[in-house]
Amino acid sequence: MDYDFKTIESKWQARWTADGTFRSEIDKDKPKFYVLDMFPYPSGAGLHVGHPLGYIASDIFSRYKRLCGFNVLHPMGYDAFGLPAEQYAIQTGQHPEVTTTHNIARYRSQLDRIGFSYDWNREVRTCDPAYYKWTQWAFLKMFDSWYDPALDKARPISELVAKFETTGYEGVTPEVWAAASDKERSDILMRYRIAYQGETSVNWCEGLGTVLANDEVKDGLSVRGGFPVEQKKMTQWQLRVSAYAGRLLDSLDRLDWTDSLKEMQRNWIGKSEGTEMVFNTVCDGRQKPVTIFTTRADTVFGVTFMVLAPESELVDELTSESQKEAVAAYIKEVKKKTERERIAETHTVTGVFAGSYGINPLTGEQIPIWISEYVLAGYGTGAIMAVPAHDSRDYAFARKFDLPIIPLIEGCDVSEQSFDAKEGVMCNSGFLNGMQVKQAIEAAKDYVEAHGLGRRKTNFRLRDAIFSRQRYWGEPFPIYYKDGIPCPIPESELPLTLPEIDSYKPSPDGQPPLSRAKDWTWHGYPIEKSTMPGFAGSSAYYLRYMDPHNDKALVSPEANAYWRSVDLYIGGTEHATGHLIYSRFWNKFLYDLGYVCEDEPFKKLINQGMIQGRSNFVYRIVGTNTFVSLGRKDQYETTEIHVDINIVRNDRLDLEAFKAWRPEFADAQFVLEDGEYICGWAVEKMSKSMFNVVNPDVICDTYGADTLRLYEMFLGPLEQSKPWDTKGIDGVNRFLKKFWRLFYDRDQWLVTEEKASPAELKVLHRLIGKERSDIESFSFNTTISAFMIAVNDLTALKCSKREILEPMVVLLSPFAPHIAEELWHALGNACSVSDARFPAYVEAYTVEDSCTYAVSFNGKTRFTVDLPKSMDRAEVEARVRALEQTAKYVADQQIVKVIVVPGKIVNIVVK
RNA sequence: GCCCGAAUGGCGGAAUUGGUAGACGCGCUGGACUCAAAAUCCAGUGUCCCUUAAAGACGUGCCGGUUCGACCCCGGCUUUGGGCACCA
Repeated sequence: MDYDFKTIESKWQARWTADGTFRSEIDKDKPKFYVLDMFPYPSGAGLHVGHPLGYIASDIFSRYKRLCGFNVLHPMGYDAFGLPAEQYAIQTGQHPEVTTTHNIARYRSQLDRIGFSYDWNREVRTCDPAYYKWTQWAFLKMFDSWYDPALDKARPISELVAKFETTGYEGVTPEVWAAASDKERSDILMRYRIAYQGETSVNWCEGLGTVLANDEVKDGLSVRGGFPVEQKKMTQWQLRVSAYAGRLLDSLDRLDWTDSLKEMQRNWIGKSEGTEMVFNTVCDGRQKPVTIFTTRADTVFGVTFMVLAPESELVDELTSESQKEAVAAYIKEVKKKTERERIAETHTVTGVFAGSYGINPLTGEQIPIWISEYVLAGYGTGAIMAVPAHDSRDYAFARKFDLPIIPLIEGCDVSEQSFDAKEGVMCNSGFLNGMQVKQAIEAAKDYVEAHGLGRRKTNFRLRDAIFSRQRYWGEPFPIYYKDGIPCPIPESELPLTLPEIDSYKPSPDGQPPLSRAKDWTWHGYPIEKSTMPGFAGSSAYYLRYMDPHNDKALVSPEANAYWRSVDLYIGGTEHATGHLIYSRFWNKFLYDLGYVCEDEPFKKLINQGMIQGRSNFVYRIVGTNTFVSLGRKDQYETTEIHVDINIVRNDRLDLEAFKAWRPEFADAQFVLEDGEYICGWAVEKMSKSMFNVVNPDVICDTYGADTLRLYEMFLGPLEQSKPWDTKGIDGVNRFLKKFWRLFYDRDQWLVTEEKASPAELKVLHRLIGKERSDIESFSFNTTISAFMIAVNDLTALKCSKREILEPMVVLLSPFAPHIAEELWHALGNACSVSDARFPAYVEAYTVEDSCTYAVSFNGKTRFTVDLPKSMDRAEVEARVRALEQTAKYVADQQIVKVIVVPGKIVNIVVK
């Protein structure tokens, strides 16, 4: 009987579904393990072979953990709200829900063919009202909470109101509070709510008709669609993520994530410790204190001017009559620029003198105040003290506008560029003279605080998340407006569902599409017209999987207490500064209020690399319909043309298929080499236009899902980006066939009950050792290599003994579950192979041998080594010869330790 | 500009982290089976010297260092991938 993957795979996929093999329920007798994939956005293009890379890895790990006796939670769902469906709806008028449902069905059928062990019973879709009820619920909780800095956590806003009423808080006395109108009270509370409405400078994308979050913009263009983005002041819903900056940074240390990803988050959060200092200013005789932020308090003696951000509220007050016109003109100029232009023109220096002066608090000197776009309104106080000698940006500005530059470090040369390094000995700096820079920074901070000139301050770059989107296909805000005051719709009335509208375009007067829903009100009050952004639905989905059908809570305390948090999360790095920050924030917020029991959502995170496409080219001789093979193309003048990779195999073009591919190639002529047409190739992004998209369905048809799974893992390290290249796929397919032939020869069942020989056992022992150590470190490619070696060895030994093969089947089952399941049942087992128990095999076979090897030199035995049974004598002897070499050198020294791992003597430690 | 990471045969990649470099797979070469092909199996395959083999020399981007011993550690470059980019 041959290995017939088609029959086998569909048979077992159907059985797993029918039997509910991968359903998971709370089982307090077993340890739990939660393995999660970043759920996909179901796009119209369907899955390509890059998508399942991470899914396969997580599936292998899930199945492995299950074999090890864990109760595994391994769910899947869809991040189904989003722009492409809405854009498609605008073009075609089709409701986004229709396209989304259709795409999900396509995704599901593609996923099903790969044989994942998902518990589909727990599927979630972010666009499902039963799901987004809980997104809206969390928003209401954030609306109804504030961040209490004293407790360093979120608390119900009622506690803040109580403070206002009794003791007063931050300038709001009980009298002020009592006298305040409803509107005034609402405005005061908005300054504290975790989810709040406020005016802010936003990334406005005209092309999409909506605002975007910082992580949705790259190089001044929208990530989706690539439209230009400009800065605009708007009132928007926001999440006070910045309140959590310190905690988001600190708990990063406790996470098992890659250092590079943690570093990305650290940079994004951008902690900087410095000083806030007050400078007095004079403008047309009026005095006004201005606070600036600096990390270099030690350089105050070198301040020769001050700079305000163009958007700063201080600009008006600090502009003198005489400079009014010039300043207005400059600001108009700055506003006109899009974000993209500003980025492109980075390092071209612009600015205008405000006509006012600041007073250096240490020297009493009068210094000019300028306005320039190199100072950002959103960071620090929007105003800086400029020290051109020791800051490159200030230096460039001083040079351009001819402002003085005072060096403060002995021997530094500032004639060509500023001296930014924090090293050297201070000079020209009063009481700081003679100190090292690091010492001076601290001394200056102390001085400033002691003399009441300012205080130490930590700033973060992390901004609050803008939470409004002027779009249709997202979660509606459960907010209505009463006399212009935003009020929450009661929790008991959630979900607030999306209304039907006649068109998905913004209204003619530029209002969000939801404004088209005329009679959409809450008891006659208007409802908020913007919707939530993409990251809203994905911020807590991992919690929902724990208890997906609960309509009383996002997750019940019991389910949450059992499943706790995600033990292993697999997904791409592209979410480093978006989803992975928002989710952590969201989780910490729920943790503060006691809704979840863990303060971090994802314990361990693995970033799978991207799979790039491998495009093929043919070369047409200019002006003809003749195509020349790669090796001969230099003899002609040719044009390079992308060719569909589906008609190319191992870079050999299928000539007939090529002629049939496009009508214009029907009568194509070829210049061949060795009778074949060799195509050129290049690694590019996988995309339709380059004809290099590989659909996993095609691989499943020709080789089977097990081969696809093995091959994707065999391609190289999981975390590395790599091009998809089917060249080696025959190798893993051959391996599966060989494995099959250990069990069957034509129609003959070969497996016997004979006792295994030591040589055969050794093959199995090695494989077990390898799989155990590799799988925990996600080194799946080397595990598969070990499998190939084992199968080759067993083939050579003609070994078809149950004692060896049955454990092999179990070991293979996480990687190639279909063939394993088939053979497992053929061996007479009734349960699913996923219910086999790995530890039983491990314990039985990793018993160590008591073989001792003595290494001697100068006629004396110096040390002995115990070797594991899986090691070959020949190997040992080769190693010992090397050791004896070493021993000559270490003869006079004391040997402390000999380190041995299975397979090899590793090292000798000498004193 | 700043911060991470990578560089190993014709190709994808191994090397248990300082101990036989190139596992495993692909490709290629030769052979077996076959009327033939496919499939399958066996052998070979880093470079140089050589008819061949043995033996040797050289070999992990480049230059230098530490060590009995370096793909691995240290110093200095080159190329390349990714992230951030006026964050005071």
